[in-house]
Amino acid sequence: MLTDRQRMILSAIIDNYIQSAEPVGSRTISKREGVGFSSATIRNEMADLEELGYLEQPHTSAGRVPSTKGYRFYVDNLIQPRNISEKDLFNIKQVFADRISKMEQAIESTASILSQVTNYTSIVLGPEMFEHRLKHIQIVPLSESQAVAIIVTHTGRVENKLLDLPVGVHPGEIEKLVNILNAKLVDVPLWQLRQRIYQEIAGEMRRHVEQYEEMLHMLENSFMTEEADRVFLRGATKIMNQPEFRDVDKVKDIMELFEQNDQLIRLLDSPAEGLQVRIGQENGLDAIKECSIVTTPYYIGGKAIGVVGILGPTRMEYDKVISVLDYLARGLSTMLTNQFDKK
Amino acid sequence: MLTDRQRMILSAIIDNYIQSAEPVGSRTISKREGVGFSSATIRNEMADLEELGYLEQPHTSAGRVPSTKGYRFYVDNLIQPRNISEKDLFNIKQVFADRISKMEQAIESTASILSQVTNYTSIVLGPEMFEHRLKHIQIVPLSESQAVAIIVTHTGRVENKLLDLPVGVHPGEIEKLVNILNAKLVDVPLWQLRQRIYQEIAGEMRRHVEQYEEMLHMLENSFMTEEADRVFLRGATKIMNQPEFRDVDKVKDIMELFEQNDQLIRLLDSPAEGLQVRIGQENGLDAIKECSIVTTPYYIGGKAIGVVGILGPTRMEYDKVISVLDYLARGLSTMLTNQFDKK
DNA sequence: TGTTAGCACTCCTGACAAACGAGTGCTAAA
DNA sequence: TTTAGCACTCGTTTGTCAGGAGTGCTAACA
Repeated sequence: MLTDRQRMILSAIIDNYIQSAEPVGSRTISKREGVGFSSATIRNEMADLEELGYLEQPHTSAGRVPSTKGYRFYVDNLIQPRNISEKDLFNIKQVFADRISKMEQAIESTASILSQVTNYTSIVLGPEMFEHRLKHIQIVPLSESQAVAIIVTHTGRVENKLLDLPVGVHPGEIEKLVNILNAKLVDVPLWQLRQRIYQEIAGEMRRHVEQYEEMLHMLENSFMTEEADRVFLRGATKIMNQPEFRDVDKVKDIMELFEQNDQLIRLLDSPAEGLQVRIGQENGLDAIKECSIVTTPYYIGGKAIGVVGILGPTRMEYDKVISVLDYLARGLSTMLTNQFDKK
Repeated sequence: MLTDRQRMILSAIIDNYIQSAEPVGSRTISKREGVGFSSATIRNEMADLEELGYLEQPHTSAGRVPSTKGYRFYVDNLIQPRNISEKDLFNIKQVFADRISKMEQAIESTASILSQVTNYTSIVLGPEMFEHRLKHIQIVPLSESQAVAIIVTHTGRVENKLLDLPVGVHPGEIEKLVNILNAKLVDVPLWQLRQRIYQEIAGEMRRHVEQYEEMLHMLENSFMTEEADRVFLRGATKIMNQPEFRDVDKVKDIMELFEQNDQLIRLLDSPAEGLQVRIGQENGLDAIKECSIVTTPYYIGGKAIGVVGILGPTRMEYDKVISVLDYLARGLSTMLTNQFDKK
């Protein structure tokens, strides 16, 4: 659909704009190395590209700026993967070199290095709690009527939840309950817990534990975990380095978005597979209509369990971000698989 | 030192400036209700107040703006406590009406309501982990070489830490250790744990537990907890509503400060007692040299365990903030004392 | 037929001046 | 001691103008 020359020019314009943040004129492109055409020729092509919707003109006598469609085409067809710089590579490898034993720590470090290397905001989504497998459960009474349920997963994650104890329950009963649970439910993924309890444990409990109905009810609660702390956000202020975000109102909208974990989860947790780039309004959120988001899932043993992502201006260094993101997601996947995949 | 009239005028100027964010002229004050003097008189007084250092003039033909010294005097001498509005009072009471059983939740809610009611950023410092008393300790092995130590406190807080197990330790030994600890150390404040272990437990351990030296060493680690998650920050973006923070560079510095929990802790964790106001440069941090911080401690059973604070522009509604902060800190103290004070 | 030089045109930007007005300090009179 | 009056200051707004970056179009060239 686009001629080779148009692709070349579009690519040059976007490269230039990403670098300068200023509308790009025909002369600038004409003078670029490897472009053997006069500014007039470029001008004609630019007019065509604008007509086709790949470029926009802020005003008559300004240069051109890529449109969403332009970026889309650039990302889908024109980008070539960029090698990660020695320095960045070194820093990234550093993260994976440390022996990290808790999954959360690994994810957190990933988020940090990602933001540090790209100079954009990183958002990383940890695995849904439900995917973890039970390692140990414990119920610690705090008072007559309350207790904390503690769930340790095979990933080293510790989740806790406050419970209301059934009236008049005896501590011994709780202990019995916990013993049964630990004996029967180790290595069961959390999402199966409820089901397994009713199928396999209920019978046994009825025999051994008083007030087992109430206890069961209480337990269900403790398996409902917060989604909120799955999100790791790093470098939130980085967007303020961008010249197109010198406006406090824009920044405010974005920072307010960052305060809402549920929104961030929605933003990353897309059904699609593989590396994804969402440009400008494609995100659907008004606050980030001038931002792009690049995401890619990471895996344990072939199963996608979370998402790493970068949020930056639409005028983002897509080639670098994509390379780094891809590399990091692979590294993280390998590491987590080695550490946590069921043997 | 200042005449009554000067105090009145200073107060009027600051009130006005807080409300309008614009330099205040003599005419404006002269026209205020209850001020029976002409603008010329006010002008003379203003010149005096400027000479004394309470006011500043952005430029010759502008009105006056309070200096740090001016605010200081205002806060220390001129403010009268303002009644909290019905609506705010209702909202605040709502928070304490909910039965909140985890201390952290209570503190978090306090931070939220504080920011919501004042429209400034709230920063709340939870109790040092060391102040909590041990309710239960548990060590859950994750693998041959690693385990998670879990500490539950009487406040319902659950802290966990990854441990490296001594080589070749037997699970039974760990169990023995945990049993001894739970038998001996319940209700001991965390800061005493180390000491008590060496004094009281070491002997018993030597008798019953193999590799007790290594185990002890490992344990010490688990009593070192993160300070970072003591801080609750709410309404970070509120500062961007202020006209004097329409500048992205200022905002960026502040938001970057907000990302550093250790700095926030340092900011709140002052040795002084009671309600404190630090104005502008008094905070010592460049990022918030145009901000003020109002803090006050809260208590359990008469002992200060944390700090609630508000960060806003120097041009802050001190009277309202002070009233609300005081009220909330009292409420929180009462609530926590009822809930968690050792009987 | 594709390319390019040339040129008129558009429109943003920055500089400068003028008008405006908010506020001041000072003086003199009440 | 207070205040009316007034000249003065200085930041802000408005308007004008020149400069320049960039465009689209046309005509000539290879």
